[in-house]
Amino acid sequence: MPPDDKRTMGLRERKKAKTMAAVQMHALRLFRELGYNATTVEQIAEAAEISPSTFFRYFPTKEDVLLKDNYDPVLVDAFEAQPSDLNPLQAMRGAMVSAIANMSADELATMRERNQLIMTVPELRAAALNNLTQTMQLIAELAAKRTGREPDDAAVRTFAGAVIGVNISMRNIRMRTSLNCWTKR
Amino acid sequence: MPPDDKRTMGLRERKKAKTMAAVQMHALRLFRELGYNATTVEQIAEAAEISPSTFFRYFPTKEDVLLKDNYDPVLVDAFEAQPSDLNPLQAMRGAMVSAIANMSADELATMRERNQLIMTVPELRAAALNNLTQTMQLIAELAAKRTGREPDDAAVRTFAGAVIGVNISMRNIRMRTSLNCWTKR
DNA sequence: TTATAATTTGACAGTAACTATCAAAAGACA
DNA sequence: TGTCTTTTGATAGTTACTGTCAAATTATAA
Repeated sequence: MPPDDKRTMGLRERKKAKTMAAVQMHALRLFRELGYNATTVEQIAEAAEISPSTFFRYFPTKEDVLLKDNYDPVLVDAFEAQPSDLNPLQAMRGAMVSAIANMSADELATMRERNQLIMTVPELRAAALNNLTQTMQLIAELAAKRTGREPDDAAVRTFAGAVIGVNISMRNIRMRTSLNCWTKR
Repeated sequence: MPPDDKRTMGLRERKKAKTMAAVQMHALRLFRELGYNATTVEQIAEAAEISPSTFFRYFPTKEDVLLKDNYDPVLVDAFEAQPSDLNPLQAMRGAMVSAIANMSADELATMRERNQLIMTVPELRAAALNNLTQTMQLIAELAAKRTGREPDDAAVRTFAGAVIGVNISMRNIRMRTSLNCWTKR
């Protein structure tokens, strides 16, 4: 499933993908310039030349315009590509290292900016943490498959929780490194 | 510092504490009866016989009416009461076990109901997770004190993150046990 | 190419969570 | 009692978000 195969992807879907990307781009720019709270959905819609109603058709909430990403499948692939004699913790470590190593400098920079914005704006941070519970479930399933246990197994879920928690604590370190706050409301 | 010493606590503060408790009680009842989203702040205010503006004076957001609790100081006390030859993980385990053992059946039941409501309503879950980052910082400070390291130490923060993550995963298990959803909107 | 069906869009009208302000009411204290 | 401070309620916003429906756009078949 290639992300944007222009042959198989009718004009409709291509246009949709394009406006979606445009909206996200303008949103990120406006958030940077005005602050997250001070930027209204109306402004984003106007910048991207769509109507506010269309904005909410693409993104159920204002937060989602920043939060929608595709890191989970990348992590899954990297995890399953790890040698099968590694235990879940070793495999998770290897997966994260290789996933980061495979990103371009540009992607890393964008990720950093996005993460900083997310961790400094309370609403965004809350929504992002909420999303992490899905990732936790995903990690539980990966660990379950690798160990032959059930995803509901207490040890499996504890492992997934610990991984997520450590992940959060790492993001927090980055947050505290730079103190400028983006909310200017 | 006794919670409600009627001698030292002038009429003003006593009244404030009473209306605050009343608002929380009515809110929880209405959430149970109507669902979280279907209950408006106006309804809660009317039930508690205050004006909507007063509601927001007590609770900055609708979520806070459910989320405000005092578990952190309890955990701190229990942690610091653990024998000093235990390592942070052992001490944390002992602290949590003793904190739960010291709760009455009523308190436990209320906590369960509250937790279930929180984990099944997305907005509440997001806000609750957000609050957990403060608890994470707290745990980092406790672990730092016990080990003689700094709270910013990578190992200390990783420990705190893992504790929080496992905590989240435990709540999720409870959530999945009962499937009825409180949002009836 | 043209007609028709399916999808996407924009305009409009609403709801509800918040915010700011300011005068009135209630508690504190002399 | 009288005055000073704190708390409250009323009022009027702003903004995120929802629902509906007709117009515009794209896909499909004749």
